[in-house]
Amino acid sequence: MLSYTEENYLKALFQLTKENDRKKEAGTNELAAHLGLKPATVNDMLKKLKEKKLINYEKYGKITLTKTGMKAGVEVLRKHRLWETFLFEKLEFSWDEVHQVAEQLEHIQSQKLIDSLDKFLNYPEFDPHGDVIPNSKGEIKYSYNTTLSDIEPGNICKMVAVKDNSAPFLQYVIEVGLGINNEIKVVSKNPYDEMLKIEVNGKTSNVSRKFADNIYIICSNCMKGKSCKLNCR
Amino acid sequence: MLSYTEENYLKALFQLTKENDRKKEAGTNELAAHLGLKPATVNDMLKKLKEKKLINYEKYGKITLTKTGMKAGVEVLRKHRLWETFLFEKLEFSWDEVHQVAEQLEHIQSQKLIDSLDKFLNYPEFDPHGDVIPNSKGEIKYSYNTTLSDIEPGNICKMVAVKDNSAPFLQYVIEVGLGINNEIKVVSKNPYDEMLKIEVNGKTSNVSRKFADNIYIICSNCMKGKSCKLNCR
DNA sequence: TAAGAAAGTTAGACTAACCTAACAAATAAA
DNA sequence: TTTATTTGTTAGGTTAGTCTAACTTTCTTA
Repeated sequence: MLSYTEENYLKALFQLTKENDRKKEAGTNELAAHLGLKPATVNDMLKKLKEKKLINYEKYGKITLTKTGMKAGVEVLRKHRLWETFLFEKLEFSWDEVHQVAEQLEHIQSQKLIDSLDKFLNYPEFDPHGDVIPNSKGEIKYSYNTTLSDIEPGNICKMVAVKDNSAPFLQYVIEVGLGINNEIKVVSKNPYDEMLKIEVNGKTSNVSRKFADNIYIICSNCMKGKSCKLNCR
Repeated sequence: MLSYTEENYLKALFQLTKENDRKKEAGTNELAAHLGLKPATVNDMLKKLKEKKLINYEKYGKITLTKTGMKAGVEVLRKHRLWETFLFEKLEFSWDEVHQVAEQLEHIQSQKLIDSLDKFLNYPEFDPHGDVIPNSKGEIKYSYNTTLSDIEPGNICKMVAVKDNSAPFLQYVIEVGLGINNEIKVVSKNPYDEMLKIEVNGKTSNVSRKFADNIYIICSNCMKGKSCKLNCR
């Protein structure tokens, strides 16, 4: 049985090394930053997780998940996203409120609970942020690779998910008038600081590079089911 | 903010000192037994809870909850019973499965969550075990005082709740054919060991004193809305 | 009312997760 | 290729919550 804390490490590692366009291994500092902990703390836990055969790791080396570790990590992610969907759809939580509570709910231990919840929600494929919910086998059907930053001015795309789930970011997204499945027209890009002028439902906004990096999109080709150079998903 | 552990202590104290027919104060050993911990462990925590002004307690004295402590304790109980109701009604959990999972869910921190859940369940008054769910102000409308042991042979009564929520006990209850709101006829009582012969839906069973002590009932007078000598609720 | 039993307390130890400060290795830049 | 920067590790310390073993107080009962 994994502790609450161990589960968090495995989920974080899964997100850092497996999801979407991420690279395939992680480092101590990176993981510490993701978890909001100090590298020294993380280092201790890495030894423990290695001992338990949940990660592959050598001193001064990079971290990857073992098969067991990956299974555990993806399961926590599945729970997280199912709970987010529950909160959003059944309990009238807003987009930016679900994450914080799901962080707690994802650690409830009961296979029956998560199976029943999945059924109750009618086996949803996406959570309220557009992220793919792993199925009961831990499989993830889609992955996102392209962000708003990758789109050249003059083109249209569609937002499919957000990379950052923090409340401040999500509130910013709402302010711009954006939501899942909304079309975005990239009007222009400032060559100096990469600010983008975008248009959403007739509303024009200027957004930063950092903002654009956190919006997953599919390009106009993908929207029409045509072949895609950007490898959106 | 209270820790998971502190919440458990306060809930236990509430149940031991406030609920139903319980006495008005608790002891260290009693509390330790209820929580499945050693008295020494509980003793440490008592000092901490006193420091935080959640309990009234002097060395070698009895324990009672302060107003703040009681509020916190009853809130945990409310969450527990709302989650039990959710699991039972929406996720098809059985009577004897809900408790273990609700023990975990009761510690999720989110006022909005519990308010929304209450609304989603349409403000239920009773949990699947017949126990009263405290309302959002922490008020408990009913309390149970009479158990099956209090009924004299020849009389009829109605089960309203169970005192013990453990799975083994509940499975035993099911075996006897009992459930909330079922009528029970006490056929006879063995004067030697106080075994009761009871009849439920035409089925006759012999049950122990210990069993009977854990079934809350209302007497035939209460069933008819007449005045009641036993002070059933 | 005095002894034994029950209830409660203290001291000392352990574990899981965290930290800071100092150090070591690996990588990037000059 | 040497130095500076970044990344990672180690040592030592803290806190919360648990334990066992030994002790003290209070209660019960003969």
